Amino acid sequence: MSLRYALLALLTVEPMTGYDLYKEFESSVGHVWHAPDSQIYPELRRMEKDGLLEGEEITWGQRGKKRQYHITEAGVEAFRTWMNGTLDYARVRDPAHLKAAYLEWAAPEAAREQMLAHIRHHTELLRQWHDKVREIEEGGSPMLNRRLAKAPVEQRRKTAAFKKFTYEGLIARAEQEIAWANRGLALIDELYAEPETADSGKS
Amino acid sequence: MSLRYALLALLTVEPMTGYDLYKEFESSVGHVWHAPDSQIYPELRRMEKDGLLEGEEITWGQRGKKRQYHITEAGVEAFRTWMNGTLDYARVRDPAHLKAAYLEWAAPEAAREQMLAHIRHHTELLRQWHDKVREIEEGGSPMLNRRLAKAPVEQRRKTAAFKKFTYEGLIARAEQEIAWANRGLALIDELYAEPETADSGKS
DNA sequence: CGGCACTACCTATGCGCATAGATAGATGAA
DNA sequence: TTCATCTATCTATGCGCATAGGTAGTGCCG
Repeated sequence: MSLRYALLALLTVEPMTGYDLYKEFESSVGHVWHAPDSQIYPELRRMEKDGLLEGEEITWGQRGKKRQYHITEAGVEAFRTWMNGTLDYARVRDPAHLKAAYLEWAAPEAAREQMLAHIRHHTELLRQWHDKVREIEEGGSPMLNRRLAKAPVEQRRKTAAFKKFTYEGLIARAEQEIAWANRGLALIDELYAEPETADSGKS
Repeated sequence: MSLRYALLALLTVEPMTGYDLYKEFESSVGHVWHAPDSQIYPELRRMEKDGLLEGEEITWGQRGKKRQYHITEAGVEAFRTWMNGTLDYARVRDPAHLKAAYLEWAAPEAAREQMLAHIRHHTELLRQWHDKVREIEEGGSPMLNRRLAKAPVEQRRKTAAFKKFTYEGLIARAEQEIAWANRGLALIDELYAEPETADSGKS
């Protein structure tokens, strides 16, 4: 049910079309929440029906049309309520750690490859998030700039600070995952090392 | 689709009933993968149909019956194949970080409460995982002991090591989340601090 | 012996999301 | 002017899972 609030968050800045929002989900917000267009368009219609948004037909070119949504007072209120409420945490369901727990079933090279894939995946995320933090620091994020421009002066520091805080958390997490996978590689090397001296210490 | 492999992992040790497996999902494996019984029972039937398991009616008391499943060769093969294959990582979808990114919309006390809830949640996980690691080190995990008893001698060190490695990763992750939330608390304090001296440094 | 917790299994509904399409107009480069 | 690419929206199917029930036998305590 977070999709709804991710959409509201974006629409607090300015009116947008479903396609605009979809594009944001492919880049900025997409770093914390992803959604395909096939989920976004119906949700926008539901949100309009629920009075959180209002849509408006915009002409586009000669014959083209698009539907631009702007947030209503009720929408702002719903978003604020969600922001002030508490989250319930989902039960753990983690394929990477599930596999790690039974890694003795994998061939040594396959086990190593799991760890390398884990590192590759999180290194790529890390790269994107670092870019994002740099963008925030340099003031080069269009969406954030529009948000800041619209916000009251005393709010701006907070807005930028919380964004940076968020990405720094994601970065720390990714770094942790990489460190873990590296420990995994070392462990695999150790466990599958050729025993040079044949003193299999039977305690 | 990981549920299937979590079930296979457990059934490599010994035959179990749906209820046995459900109990394991409430305790041991539940730390990396959770599933309700309403998902387990149908999946077991599908797995039997797919030839990965074979079920057997067991009498229980006077009139009682239960169905015990044991893994087939095909099941072992399927599990091994999964273990040797690669995982595809799901797109990021993280409610806690989504909220964190817009924390300026929350009241200061609510923002603080989010961070405290994050800390509480991960502290609780941490407690469970620490218990689990201690259990592994002390050899007090019945399921793991049966697994070790069944495994060839040269495998045992690996089995225990990968389990410990898994939990240590989860522990490091939880510690990271707690550290992040603590930085969040500090940030909130800083941003909402009463400006004692009114020198609002306008650069 | 009655009651209650536990074991054991099952069903139904609905949501969120992935995946894979389809349609149609706009825009710009070759 | 054609053709690819982008903008814009929509539909359909199916899986995984949450949630919330239901039934029936077992075992033990008081």
